[in-house]
Amino acid sequence: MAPSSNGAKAPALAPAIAVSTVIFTLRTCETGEMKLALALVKRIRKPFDGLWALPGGPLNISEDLGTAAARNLFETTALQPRYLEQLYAFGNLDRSPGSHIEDRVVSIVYWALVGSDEAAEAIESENVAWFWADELPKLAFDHNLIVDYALWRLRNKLEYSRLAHGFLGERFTLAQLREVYEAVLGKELDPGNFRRMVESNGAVVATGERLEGTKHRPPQLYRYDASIELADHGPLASLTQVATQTGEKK
Amino acid sequence: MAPSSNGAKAPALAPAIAVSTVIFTLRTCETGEMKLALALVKRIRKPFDGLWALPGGPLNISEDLGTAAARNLFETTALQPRYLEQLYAFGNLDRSPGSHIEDRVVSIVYWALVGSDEAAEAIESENVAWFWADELPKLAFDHNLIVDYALWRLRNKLEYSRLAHGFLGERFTLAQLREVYEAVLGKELDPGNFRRMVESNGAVVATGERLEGTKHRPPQLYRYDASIELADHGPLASLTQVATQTGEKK
DNA sequence: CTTAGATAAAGTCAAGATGACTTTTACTAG
DNA sequence: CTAGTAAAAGTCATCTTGACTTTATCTAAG
Repeated sequence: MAPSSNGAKAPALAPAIAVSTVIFTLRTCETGEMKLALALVKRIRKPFDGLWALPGGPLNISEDLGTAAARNLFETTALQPRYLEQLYAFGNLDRSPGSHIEDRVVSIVYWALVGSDEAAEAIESENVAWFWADELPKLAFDHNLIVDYALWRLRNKLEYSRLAHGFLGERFTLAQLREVYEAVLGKELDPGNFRRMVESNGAVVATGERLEGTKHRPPQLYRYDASIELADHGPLASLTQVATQTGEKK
Repeated sequence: MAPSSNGAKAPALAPAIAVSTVIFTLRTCETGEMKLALALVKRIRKPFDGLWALPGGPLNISEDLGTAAARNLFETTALQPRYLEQLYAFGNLDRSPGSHIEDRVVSIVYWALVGSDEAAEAIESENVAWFWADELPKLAFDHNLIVDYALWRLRNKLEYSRLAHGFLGERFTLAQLREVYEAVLGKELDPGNFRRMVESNGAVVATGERLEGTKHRPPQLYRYDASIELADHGPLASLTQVATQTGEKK
Protein backbone atom coordinates (compact mmCIF):
# COMPACT_ATOMS: atom_id res chain seq x y z
CA MET A 1 0.00 0.00 0.00
CA ALA A 2 2.62 2.55 1.09
CA PRO A 3 5.27 3.40 -1.49
CA SER A 4 8.61 1.68 -1.14
CA SER A 5 11.01 2.90 1.53
CA ASN A 6 12.49 5.53 -0.72
CA GLY A 7 9.76 8.04 -1.43
CA ALA A 8 11.82 9.93 -4.01
CA LYS A 9 10.77 9.69 -7.63
CA ALA A 10 14.27 8.67 -8.71
CA PRO A 11 14.47 5.96 -11.38
CA ALA A 12 13.21 3.11 -9.23
CA LEU A 13 14.49 -0.38 -9.86
CA ALA A 14 11.61 -1.96 -11.75
CA PRO A 15 11.27 -4.92 -14.11
CA ALA A 16 11.02 -4.01 -17.78
CA ILE A 17 8.13 -5.08 -20.00
CA ALA A 18 8.62 -6.78 -23.34
CA VAL A 19 6.04 -8.08 -25.79
CA SER A 20 6.77 -11.19 -27.85
CA THR A 21 4.69 -13.11 -30.35
CA VAL A 22 4.46 -16.72 -31.44
CA ILE A 23 3.65 -16.41 -35.16
CA PHE A 24 2.01 -19.49 -36.68
CA THR A 25 1.33 -20.26 -40.30
CA LEU A 26 0.81 -23.30 -42.50
CA ARG A 27 3.34 -24.11 -45.20
CA THR A 28 3.58 -26.83 -47.78
CA CYS A 29 6.43 -29.20 -47.07
CA GLU A 30 8.42 -31.35 -49.52
CA THR A 31 5.85 -34.12 -49.51
CA GLY A 32 3.13 -31.66 -50.49
CA GLU A 33 1.37 -31.77 -47.15
CA MET A 34 0.49 -28.73 -45.09
CA LYS A 35 2.57 -28.41 -41.93
CA LEU A 36 2.50 -26.00 -39.06
CA ALA A 37 5.38 -23.52 -38.99
CA LEU A 38 6.40 -20.55 -36.87
CA ALA A 39 8.63 -17.53 -37.33
CA LEU A 40 11.82 -17.11 -35.31
CA VAL A 41 14.59 -14.52 -35.24
CA LYS A 42 18.25 -15.16 -34.56
CA ARG A 43 19.69 -13.37 -31.54
CA ILE A 44 22.68 -11.16 -32.19
CA ARG A 45 23.38 -10.10 -28.63
CA LYS A 46 24.74 -11.09 -25.27
CA PRO A 47 22.38 -13.55 -23.63
CA PHE A 48 21.88 -16.57 -25.88
CA ASP A 49 23.75 -14.93 -28.75
CA GLY A 50 23.33 -16.96 -31.93
CA LEU A 51 20.30 -18.93 -30.74
CA TRP A 52 16.87 -18.56 -32.30
CA ALA A 53 14.14 -16.78 -30.35
CA LEU A 54 10.60 -15.46 -30.58
CA PRO A 55 10.29 -12.04 -32.20
CA GLY A 56 9.64 -9.31 -29.69
CA GLY A 57 10.83 -6.13 -28.12
CA PRO A 58 10.19 -3.56 -25.43
CA LEU A 59 6.72 -2.14 -24.94
CA ASN A 60 6.52 1.52 -25.89
CA ILE A 61 5.07 3.78 -23.25
CA SER A 62 2.14 4.85 -25.42
CA GLU A 63 1.33 1.59 -27.14
CA ASP A 64 -1.35 -0.97 -26.35
CA LEU A 65 -0.19 -4.51 -25.70
CA GLY A 66 -1.88 -5.99 -28.73
CA THR A 67 -0.66 -3.12 -30.89
CA ALA A 68 2.90 -3.79 -29.83
CA ALA A 69 2.51 -7.45 -30.72
CA ALA A 70 1.13 -6.61 -34.15
CA ARG A 71 3.89 -4.06 -34.75
CA ASN A 72 6.54 -6.59 -33.85
CA LEU A 73 4.95 -9.12 -36.11
CA PHE A 74 4.97 -6.66 -38.98
CA GLU A 75 8.55 -5.56 -38.35
CA THR A 76 9.88 -9.09 -38.48
CA THR A 77 7.71 -10.66 -41.20
CA ALA A 78 6.13 -7.69 -43.03
CA LEU A 79 2.78 -9.43 -42.48
CA GLN A 80 -0.50 -8.55 -40.81
CA PRO A 81 -1.93 -11.08 -38.37
CA ARG A 82 -5.25 -12.67 -39.25
CA TYR A 83 -5.73 -13.56 -35.62
CA LEU A 84 -4.01 -12.26 -32.51
CA GLU A 85 -4.54 -13.25 -28.89
CA GLN A 86 -2.72 -12.81 -25.64
CA LEU A 87 -1.12 -16.03 -24.45
CA TYR A 88 0.40 -15.45 -21.02
CA ALA A 89 2.70 -13.17 -19.07
CA PHE A 90 6.01 -14.86 -18.35
CA GLY A 91 7.93 -13.33 -15.48
CA ASN A 92 9.90 -16.00 -13.64
CA LEU A 93 13.14 -14.81 -12.12
CA ASP A 94 15.15 -17.56 -13.78
CA ARG A 95 14.07 -16.96 -17.36
CA SER A 96 17.43 -15.48 -18.28
CA PRO A 97 20.05 -17.40 -16.32
CA GLY A 98 23.13 -15.37 -15.54
CA SER A 99 21.54 -11.98 -16.14
CA HIS A 100 21.69 -9.32 -13.47
CA ILE A 101 18.53 -8.69 -11.54
CA GLU A 102 18.29 -5.12 -12.80
CA ASP A 103 17.95 -6.50 -16.33
CA ARG A 104 14.87 -8.47 -15.41
CA VAL A 105 12.20 -8.59 -18.10
CA VAL A 106 8.56 -9.65 -17.89
CA SER A 107 7.40 -10.85 -21.29
CA ILE A 108 3.79 -10.53 -22.27
CA VAL A 109 3.44 -13.06 -25.02
CA TYR A 110 0.87 -13.03 -27.82
CA TRP A 111 0.25 -15.63 -30.46
CA ALA A 112 -0.85 -14.99 -34.00
CA LEU A 113 -2.03 -16.70 -37.15
CA VAL A 114 -0.98 -15.46 -40.59
CA GLY A 115 -2.44 -16.64 -43.90
CA SER A 116 -0.55 -19.47 -45.53
CA ASP A 117 -0.66 -17.73 -48.89
CA GLU A 118 0.78 -14.50 -47.49
CA ALA A 119 3.38 -16.29 -45.43
CA ALA A 120 5.19 -17.27 -48.61
CA GLU A 121 5.90 -13.59 -49.25
CA ALA A 122 7.12 -12.95 -45.73
CA ILE A 123 10.57 -11.67 -45.04
CA GLU A 124 13.14 -14.40 -44.77
CA SER A 125 16.79 -13.64 -44.17
CA GLU A 126 19.87 -14.71 -42.33
CA ASN A 127 18.16 -13.71 -39.12
CA VAL A 128 14.48 -14.39 -39.75
CA ALA A 129 13.16 -17.79 -40.76
CA TRP A 130 10.26 -20.22 -40.59
CA PHE A 131 10.68 -23.42 -38.60
CA TRP A 132 8.46 -26.49 -38.57
CA ALA A 133 6.61 -26.54 -35.27
CA ASP A 134 7.62 -30.14 -34.65
CA GLU A 135 11.31 -29.66 -35.43
CA LEU A 136 12.37 -26.73 -33.29
CA PRO A 137 15.95 -26.20 -32.17
CA LYS A 138 16.83 -25.18 -28.65
CA LEU A 139 15.60 -21.62 -28.29
CA ALA A 140 16.80 -18.68 -26.20
CA PHE A 141 15.43 -17.96 -22.73
CA ASP A 142 12.30 -19.96 -21.83
CA HIS A 143 11.03 -19.74 -25.38
CA ASN A 144 10.72 -23.48 -25.91
CA LEU A 145 8.31 -23.58 -23.01
CA ILE A 146 6.38 -20.64 -24.40
CA VAL A 147 6.06 -22.27 -27.81
CA ASP A 148 4.87 -25.51 -26.22
CA TYR A 149 2.15 -23.63 -24.46
CA ALA A 150 1.18 -21.72 -27.59
CA LEU A 151 0.91 -24.99 -29.48
CA TRP A 152 -1.25 -26.41 -26.75
CA ARG A 153 -3.58 -23.44 -26.93
CA LEU A 154 -3.70 -23.58 -30.70
CA ARG A 155 -4.69 -27.23 -30.64
CA ASN A 156 -7.07 -27.21 -27.73
CA LYS A 157 -8.60 -23.83 -27.23
CA LEU A 158 -9.29 -22.53 -30.68
CA GLU A 159 -12.61 -22.89 -32.41
CA TYR A 160 -12.99 -24.01 -35.99
CA SER A 161 -13.98 -20.69 -37.45
CA ARG A 162 -10.96 -18.80 -36.18
CA LEU A 163 -8.48 -21.36 -37.38
CA ALA A 164 -10.19 -21.35 -40.74
CA HIS A 165 -10.10 -17.61 -41.05
CA GLY A 166 -6.58 -17.43 -39.72
CA PHE A 167 -4.99 -19.69 -42.26
CA LEU A 168 -7.26 -19.76 -45.31
CA GLY A 169 -8.43 -17.18 -47.81
CA GLU A 170 -11.83 -15.63 -48.28
CA ARG A 171 -13.42 -18.74 -49.80
CA PHE A 172 -12.42 -22.34 -49.32
CA THR A 173 -13.70 -25.88 -49.66
CA LEU A 174 -14.42 -28.12 -46.73
CA ALA A 175 -11.56 -30.35 -47.83
CA GLN A 176 -9.15 -27.43 -47.51
CA LEU A 177 -10.54 -26.58 -44.11
CA ARG A 178 -10.15 -30.16 -43.05
CA GLU A 179 -6.56 -30.14 -44.25
CA VAL A 180 -5.90 -27.19 -41.97
CA TYR A 181 -7.29 -29.07 -39.04
CA GLU A 182 -5.36 -32.16 -39.84
CA ALA A 183 -2.15 -30.15 -40.03
CA VAL A 184 -2.76 -28.43 -36.72
CA LEU A 185 -3.97 -31.47 -34.84
CA GLY A 186 -1.50 -33.80 -36.49
CA LYS A 187 -4.02 -36.52 -37.25
CA GLU A 188 -6.49 -37.46 -39.95
CA LEU A 189 -10.17 -36.63 -39.64
CA ASP A 190 -13.17 -38.35 -41.16
CA PRO A 191 -14.51 -36.18 -44.02
CA GLY A 192 -18.13 -36.98 -43.32
CA ASN A 193 -17.98 -36.31 -39.61
CA PHE A 194 -15.97 -33.15 -40.22
CA ARG A 195 -18.62 -31.87 -42.59
CA ARG A 196 -21.38 -32.63 -40.13
CA MET A 197 -19.76 -30.74 -37.32
CA VAL A 198 -18.78 -27.72 -39.39
CA GLU A 199 -22.29 -27.40 -40.74
CA SER A 200 -23.94 -27.80 -37.36
CA ASN A 201 -21.91 -25.05 -35.73
CA GLY A 202 -22.88 -22.21 -38.03
CA ALA A 203 -19.52 -20.43 -38.10
CA VAL A 204 -18.92 -21.09 -41.78
CA VAL A 205 -21.62 -21.03 -44.44
CA ALA A 206 -21.90 -22.25 -48.01
CA THR A 207 -21.66 -19.62 -50.72
CA GLY A 208 -23.54 -21.59 -53.36
CA GLU A 209 -20.55 -21.34 -55.68
CA ARG A 210 -18.52 -24.35 -56.63
CA LEU A 211 -14.84 -24.80 -57.29
CA GLU A 212 -14.43 -25.84 -60.95
CA GLY A 213 -11.52 -27.58 -62.58
CA THR A 214 -11.12 -30.52 -60.27
CA LYS A 215 -11.00 -33.97 -61.77
CA HIS A 216 -14.02 -35.06 -59.78
CA ARG A 217 -17.32 -33.75 -58.48
CA PRO A 218 -16.84 -30.02 -57.89
CA PRO A 219 -16.86 -29.08 -54.20
CA GLN A 220 -18.85 -26.20 -52.80
CA LEU A 221 -17.09 -23.06 -51.63
CA TYR A 222 -17.65 -21.84 -48.12
CA ARG A 223 -16.93 -18.61 -46.26
CA TYR A 224 -16.97 -17.43 -42.64
CA ASP A 225 -20.12 -16.06 -41.18
CA ALA A 226 -19.88 -12.28 -41.18
CA SER A 227 -20.65 -11.95 -37.50
CA ILE A 228 -17.43 -13.65 -36.38
CA GLU A 229 -14.66 -11.54 -34.91
CA LEU A 230 -11.08 -12.31 -35.78
CA ALA A 231 -8.89 -10.13 -33.62
CA ASP A 232 -8.42 -10.54 -29.93
CA HIS A 233 -10.55 -8.39 -27.69
CA GLY A 234 -8.70 -9.48 -24.64
CA PRO A 235 -10.84 -11.19 -22.09
CA LEU A 236 -13.83 -9.64 -23.74
CA ALA A 237 -13.98 -12.34 -26.36
CA SER A 238 -16.94 -13.95 -24.69
CA LEU A 239 -18.16 -10.95 -22.77
CA THR A 240 -18.00 -8.52 -25.63
CA GLN A 241 -21.61 -8.84 -26.63
CA VAL A 242 -22.56 -7.83 -23.13
CA ALA A 243 -19.74 -5.43 -22.40
CA THR A 244 -20.00 -3.55 -25.67
CA GLN A 245 -23.72 -3.22 -25.58
CA THR A 246 -23.65 -2.22 -21.94
CA GLY A 247 -20.86 0.30 -22.49
CA GLU A 248 -22.74 3.32 -21.20
CA LYS A 249 -25.62 2.89 -18.85
CA LYS A 250 -28.95 2.72 -20.57
CA MET B 1 15.55 -5.00 -33.35
CA ALA B 2 17.78 -1.96 -32.89
CA PRO B 3 17.46 -0.14 -29.58
CA SER B 4 15.33 2.97 -29.55
CA SER B 5 16.77 6.14 -31.08
CA ASN B 6 18.43 7.19 -27.86
CA GLY B 7 21.07 4.59 -27.12
CA ALA B 8 21.87 6.05 -23.70
CA LYS B 9 21.01 3.97 -20.64
CA ALA B 10 19.29 6.90 -18.97
CA PRO B 11 16.04 6.14 -17.09
CA ALA B 12 13.97 5.33 -20.17
CA LEU B 13 10.27 6.10 -20.12
CA ALA B 14 8.76 2.67 -19.55
CA PRO B 15 5.39 1.40 -18.34
CA ALA B 16 5.32 0.14 -14.76
CA ILE B 17 4.21 -3.34 -13.78
CA ALA B 18 1.66 -4.01 -11.09
CA VAL B 19 0.22 -7.30 -9.88
CA SER B 20 -3.40 -7.49 -8.73
CA THR B 21 -5.53 -10.37 -7.54
CA VAL B 22 -9.21 -11.22 -7.66
CA ILE B 23 -9.75 -13.07 -4.37
CA PHE B 24 -12.79 -15.35 -4.30
CA THR B 25 -14.36 -17.13 -1.38
CA LEU B 26 -17.72 -18.55 -0.40
CA ARG B 27 -19.62 -17.02 2.49
CA THR B 28 -22.92 -17.80 4.12
CA CYS B 29 -25.47 -15.08 3.51
CA GLU B 30 -28.48 -14.10 5.65
CA THR B 31 -30.68 -16.78 4.14
CA GLY B 32 -28.15 -19.46 5.06
CA GLU B 33 -27.07 -20.13 1.49
CA MET B 34 -23.50 -20.09 0.27
CA LYS B 35 -22.74 -17.15 -1.97
CA LEU B 36 -19.68 -16.14 -3.93
CA ALA B 37 -17.79 -13.17 -2.50
CA LEU B 38 -14.59 -11.31 -3.30
CA ALA B 39 -12.20 -9.07 -1.40
CA LEU B 40 -11.80 -5.40 -2.31
CA VAL B 41 -9.78 -2.53 -0.89
CA LYS B 42 -10.83 1.10 -0.75
CA ARG B 43 -8.58 3.51 -2.60
CA ILE B 44 -7.17 6.36 -0.59
CA ARG B 45 -5.33 8.18 -3.36
CA LYS B 46 -5.61 10.36 -6.39
CA PRO B 47 -7.14 8.40 -9.23
CA PHE B 48 -10.53 7.01 -8.20
CA ASP B 49 -10.01 8.08 -4.58
CA GLY B 50 -12.70 6.53 -2.38
CA LEU B 51 -13.75 3.85 -4.84
CA TRP B 52 -13.24 0.14 -4.19
CA ALA B 53 -10.58 -1.71 -6.17
CA LEU B 54 -8.79 -5.01 -6.49
CA PRO B 55 -5.92 -5.51 -4.05
CA GLY B 56 -2.56 -5.15 -5.73
CA GLY B 57 0.68 -3.27 -5.93
CA PRO B 58 3.92 -2.86 -7.81
CA LEU B 59 5.97 -5.90 -8.74
CA ASN B 60 9.24 -6.07 -6.83
CA ILE B 61 12.33 -6.48 -8.98
CA SER B 62 13.25 -9.81 -7.42
CA GLU B 63 9.85 -11.36 -7.01
CA ASP B 64 8.07 -13.90 -9.19
CA LEU B 65 4.67 -12.90 -10.53
CA GLY B 66 2.76 -15.53 -8.61
CA THR B 67 4.72 -14.78 -5.47
CA ALA B 68 3.77 -11.14 -5.72
CA ALA B 69 0.12 -12.07 -6.08
CA ALA B 70 0.26 -14.35 -3.04
CA ARG B 71 2.07 -11.68 -1.02
CA ASN B 72 -0.54 -9.10 -1.91
CA LEU B 73 -3.27 -11.51 -0.99
CA PHE B 74 -1.68 -12.12 2.37
CA GLU B 75 -1.06 -8.44 3.05
CA THR B 76 -4.68 -7.52 2.46
CA THR B 77 -6.51 -10.52 3.94
CA ALA B 78 -3.90 -12.32 6.10
CA LEU B 79 -4.85 -15.48 4.21
CA GLN B 80 -3.04 -18.03 2.07
CA PRO B 81 -4.59 -18.89 -1.28
CA ARG B 82 -5.76 -22.45 -1.82
CA TYR B 83 -5.59 -21.89 -5.54
CA LEU B 84 -3.84 -19.22 -7.57
CA GLU B 85 -3.76 -18.73 -11.32
CA GLN B 86 -2.79 -16.00 -13.71
CA LEU B 87 -5.81 -14.41 -15.35
CA TYR B 88 -4.62 -11.90 -17.91
CA ALA B 89 -2.32 -8.93 -18.44
CA PHE B 90 -4.30 -5.70 -18.74
CA GLY B 91 -2.42 -2.90 -20.41
CA ASN B 92 -4.79 -0.72 -22.40
CA LEU B 93 -3.80 2.92 -22.62
CA ASP B 94 -7.19 4.11 -21.39
CA ARG B 95 -7.37 2.07 -18.19
CA SER B 96 -6.77 5.12 -16.03
CA PRO B 97 -8.52 8.02 -17.72
CA GLY B 98 -6.91 11.36 -17.02
CA SER B 99 -3.58 9.95 -15.91
CA HIS B 100 -0.39 11.11 -17.55
CA ILE B 101 1.25 8.72 -19.96
CA GLU B 102 4.35 8.44 -17.80
CA ASP B 103 2.19 6.96 -15.05
CA ARG B 104 1.07 4.12 -17.28
CA VAL B 105 0.69 0.78 -15.52
CA VAL B 106 0.35 -2.70 -16.96
CA SER B 107 -1.48 -4.92 -14.48
CA ILE B 108 -0.83 -8.62 -14.43
CA VAL B 109 -3.90 -9.99 -12.74
CA TYR B 110 -4.18 -13.26 -10.83
CA TRP B 111 -7.23 -14.85 -9.34
CA ALA B 112 -7.34 -16.89 -6.19
CA LEU B 113 -9.59 -19.10 -4.11
CA VAL B 114 -9.49 -19.01 -0.32
CA GLY B 115 -11.21 -21.48 1.99
CA SER B 116 -14.65 -20.43 3.14
CA ASP B 117 -13.83 -21.39 6.72
CA GLU B 118 -10.66 -19.33 6.77
CA ALA B 119 -12.25 -16.39 5.03
CA ALA B 120 -14.31 -15.70 8.13
CA GLU B 121 -11.10 -14.90 10.01
CA ALA B 122 -9.78 -12.64 7.28
CA ILE B 123 -8.98 -9.04 7.92
CA GLU B 124 -11.93 -6.74 7.53
CA SER B 125 -11.66 -3.04 8.16
CA GLU B 126 -12.71 0.36 6.95
CA ASN B 127 -10.63 -0.22 3.85
CA VAL B 128 -10.81 -3.97 3.27
CA ALA B 129 -14.10 -5.81 2.86
CA TRP B 130 -15.88 -8.74 1.22
CA PHE B 131 -18.46 -8.01 -1.46
CA TRP B 132 -21.01 -10.38 -2.97
CA ALA B 133 -19.90 -11.16 -6.50
CA ASP B 134 -23.33 -10.31 -7.86
CA GLU B 135 -23.68 -7.00 -6.03
CA LEU B 136 -20.52 -5.10 -6.86
CA PRO B 137 -20.33 -1.33 -6.80
CA LYS B 138 -18.59 0.66 -9.50
CA LEU B 139 -14.90 -0.11 -9.11
CA ALA B 140 -11.76 1.90 -9.84
CA PHE B 141 -9.95 1.69 -13.19
CA ASP B 142 -11.08 -1.18 -15.41
CA HIS B 143 -11.60 -3.43 -12.42
CA ASN B 144 -15.24 -4.20 -13.12
CA LEU B 145 -14.18 -5.64 -16.45
CA ILE B 146 -11.43 -7.64 -14.79
CA VAL B 147 -13.81 -9.09 -12.23
CA ASP B 148 -16.28 -10.02 -14.96
CA TYR B 149 -13.57 -11.92 -16.74
CA ALA B 150 -12.40 -13.62 -13.55
CA LEU B 151 -15.97 -14.71 -12.85
CA TRP B 152 -16.26 -16.08 -16.34
CA ARG B 153 -13.09 -18.09 -15.91
CA LEU B 154 -14.18 -19.34 -12.50
CA ARG B 155 -17.48 -20.56 -13.91
CA ASN B 156 -16.31 -21.95 -17.21
CA LYS B 157 -12.71 -22.98 -17.06
CA LEU B 158 -12.24 -24.57 -13.67
CA GLU B 159 -12.45 -28.28 -13.07
CA TYR B 160 -14.36 -29.79 -10.23
CA SER B 161 -11.43 -30.87 -8.16
CA ARG B 162 -9.82 -27.46 -7.96
CA LEU B 163 -13.00 -25.70 -6.99
CA ALA B 164 -13.56 -28.33 -4.36
CA HIS B 165 -10.11 -28.01 -2.92
CA GLY B 166 -10.18 -24.25 -3.15
CA PHE B 167 -13.27 -23.70 -1.09
CA LEU B 168 -13.74 -26.78 1.08
CA GLY B 169 -11.73 -28.44 3.84
CA GLU B 170 -9.81 -31.67 3.80
CA ARG B 171 -12.87 -33.89 3.84
CA PHE B 172 -16.35 -33.12 2.58
CA THR B 173 -19.59 -34.73 1.49
CA LEU B 174 -20.85 -34.72 -2.05
CA ALA B 175 -23.73 -32.54 -0.92
CA GLN B 176 -21.27 -29.91 0.30
CA LEU B 177 -19.35 -30.10 -2.93
CA ARG B 178 -22.55 -29.73 -4.86
CA GLU B 179 -23.44 -26.69 -2.79
CA VAL B 180 -20.16 -25.10 -3.81
CA TYR B 181 -20.96 -25.68 -7.44
CA GLU B 182 -24.44 -24.37 -7.12
CA ALA B 183 -23.11 -21.22 -5.48
CA VAL B 184 -20.50 -20.65 -8.16
CA LEU B 185 -22.71 -21.48 -11.11
CA GLY B 186 -25.75 -19.82 -9.63
CA LYS B 187 -28.13 -22.67 -10.42
CA GLU B 188 -29.30 -25.92 -8.89
CA LEU B 189 -27.80 -29.23 -9.92
CA ASP B 190 -29.32 -32.69 -9.86
CA PRO B 191 -27.77 -34.65 -6.96
CA GLY B 192 -27.76 -37.94 -8.84
CA ASN B 193 -26.17 -36.60 -11.98
CA PHE B 194 -23.66 -34.63 -9.92
CA ARG B 195 -22.62 -37.76 -8.08
CA ARG B 196 -22.27 -39.67 -11.31
CA MET B 197 -19.98 -37.13 -12.89
CA VAL B 198 -17.82 -36.57 -9.83
CA GLU B 199 -17.27 -40.29 -9.44
CA SER B 200 -16.51 -40.85 -13.10
CA ASN B 201 -13.80 -38.18 -13.21
CA GLY B 202 -11.55 -39.58 -10.53
CA ALA B 203 -10.43 -36.29 -9.01
CA VAL B 204 -12.12 -36.89 -5.68
CA VAL B 205 -12.30 -40.24 -3.96
CA ALA B 206 -14.36 -41.71 -1.13
CA THR B 207 -12.59 -42.08 2.20
CA GLY B 208 -14.84 -44.84 3.53
CA GLU B 209 -15.70 -42.70 6.54
CA ARG B 210 -19.15 -41.31 7.07
CA LEU B 211 -20.36 -38.05 8.51
CA GLU B 212 -22.31 -38.88 11.69
CA GLY B 213 -24.85 -36.74 13.47
CA THR B 214 -27.15 -35.91 10.59
CA LYS B 215 -30.83 -36.54 11.05
CA HIS B 216 -30.87 -38.86 8.07
CA ARG B 217 -28.76 -41.47 6.33
CA PRO B 218 -25.13 -40.55 7.01
CA PRO B 219 -23.29 -39.40 3.86
CA GLN B 220 -19.86 -40.62 2.91
CA LEU B 221 -16.86 -38.33 3.24
CA TYR B 222 -14.69 -37.68 0.22
CA ARG B 223 -11.26 -36.16 -0.30
CA TYR B 224 -9.18 -35.00 -3.27
CA ASP B 225 -6.97 -37.43 -5.06
CA ALA B 226 -3.41 -36.88 -3.86
CA SER B 227 -1.99 -36.46 -7.34
CA ILE B 228 -3.86 -33.23 -7.99
CA GLU B 229 -1.94 -29.98 -7.94
CA LEU B 230 -3.52 -26.91 -6.43
CA ALA B 231 -1.23 -24.02 -7.18
CA ASP B 232 -0.75 -22.51 -10.57
CA HIS B 233 2.23 -23.68 -12.56
CA GLY B 234 1.69 -21.10 -15.18
CA PRO B 235 1.00 -22.51 -18.58
CA LEU B 236 2.53 -25.74 -17.41
CA ALA B 237 -0.69 -26.89 -15.86
CA SER B 238 -1.27 -29.38 -18.63
CA LEU B 239 2.28 -29.64 -19.88
CA THR B 240 3.95 -30.11 -16.54
CA GLN B 241 4.13 -33.87 -16.72
CA VAL B 242 6.05 -33.55 -19.95
CA ALA B 243 7.95 -30.35 -19.29
CA THR B 244 9.15 -31.29 -15.85
CA GLN B 245 10.29 -34.73 -16.83
CA THR B 246 11.97 -33.40 -19.94
CA GLY B 247 13.70 -30.57 -18.07
CA GLU B 248 17.27 -31.45 -18.96
CA LYS B 249 18.00 -33.46 -22.03
CA LYS B 250 18.16 -37.15 -21.41
C1' DC C 1 -41.59 -51.13 18.15
C1' DT C 2 -43.41 -48.72 14.54
C1' DT C 3 -43.75 -45.05 11.44
C1' DA C 4 -42.89 -40.58 9.24
C1' DG C 5 -39.44 -37.66 7.36
C1' DA C 6 -35.18 -36.89 5.26
C1' DT C 7 -31.39 -37.56 2.35
C1' DA C 8 -27.91 -40.89 0.42
C1' DA C 9 -27.11 -43.80 -3.24
C1' DA C 10 -28.27 -46.42 -7.14
C1' DG C 11 -30.90 -47.09 -11.22
C1' DT C 12 -33.89 -45.89 -15.49
C1' DC C 13 -34.80 -43.60 -19.82
C1' DA C 14 -34.81 -40.63 -23.78
C1' DA C 15 -32.33 -37.10 -26.48
C1' DG C 16 -28.20 -35.61 -28.30
C1' DA C 17 -23.30 -35.96 -29.62
C1' DT C 18 -19.57 -38.71 -31.56
C1' DG C 19 -16.72 -42.01 -34.25
C1' DA C 20 -16.60 -45.59 -37.82
C1' DC C 21 -18.47 -46.82 -41.82
C1' DT C 22 -21.55 -47.24 -46.33
C1' DT C 23 -24.02 -45.49 -50.21
C1' DT C 24 -25.15 -42.30 -53.66
C1' DT C 25 -24.06 -38.36 -56.60
C1' DA C 26 -21.56 -35.59 -59.97
C1' DC C 27 -17.79 -34.49 -62.16
C1' DT C 28 -13.14 -35.62 -65.34
C1' DA C 29 -10.22 -38.48 -68.18
C1' DG C 30 -9.59 -41.99 -71.15
C1' DC D 1 -19.51 -45.43 -72.31
C1' DT D 2 -16.63 -46.69 -68.48
C1' DA D 3 -13.41 -46.15 -64.73
C1' DG D 4 -11.69 -43.19 -61.24
C1' DT D 5 -12.28 -39.72 -57.75
C1' DA D 6 -13.92 -37.15 -54.28
C1' DA D 7 -18.26 -34.65 -52.70
C1' DA D 8 -22.27 -35.22 -50.16
C1' DA D 9 -25.63 -37.74 -47.71
C1' DG D 10 -26.94 -41.45 -44.87
C1' DT D 11 -26.51 -45.48 -41.37
C1' DC D 12 -25.45 -47.43 -36.95
C1' DA D 13 -23.58 -48.41 -32.42
C1' DT D 14 -21.61 -46.13 -28.52
C1' DC D 15 -21.06 -42.51 -25.16
C1' DT D 16 -22.72 -38.47 -22.73
C1' DT D 17 -26.20 -35.64 -20.53
C1' DG D 18 -30.36 -34.08 -18.21
C1' DA D 19 -34.62 -35.43 -16.02
C1' DC D 20 -36.56 -38.54 -13.32
C1' DT D 21 -37.63 -42.88 -10.21
C1' DT D 22 -36.61 -46.26 -6.81
C1' DT D 23 -34.41 -48.18 -2.90
C1' DA D 24 -31.52 -47.91 1.26
C1' DT D 25 -30.29 -46.08 5.75
C1' DC D 26 -30.33 -43.01 9.19
C1' DT D 27 -33.04 -39.83 13.13
C1' DA D 28 -36.91 -38.51 15.67
C1' DA D 29 -41.73 -38.72 17.08
C1' DG D 30 -45.29 -41.48 19.01
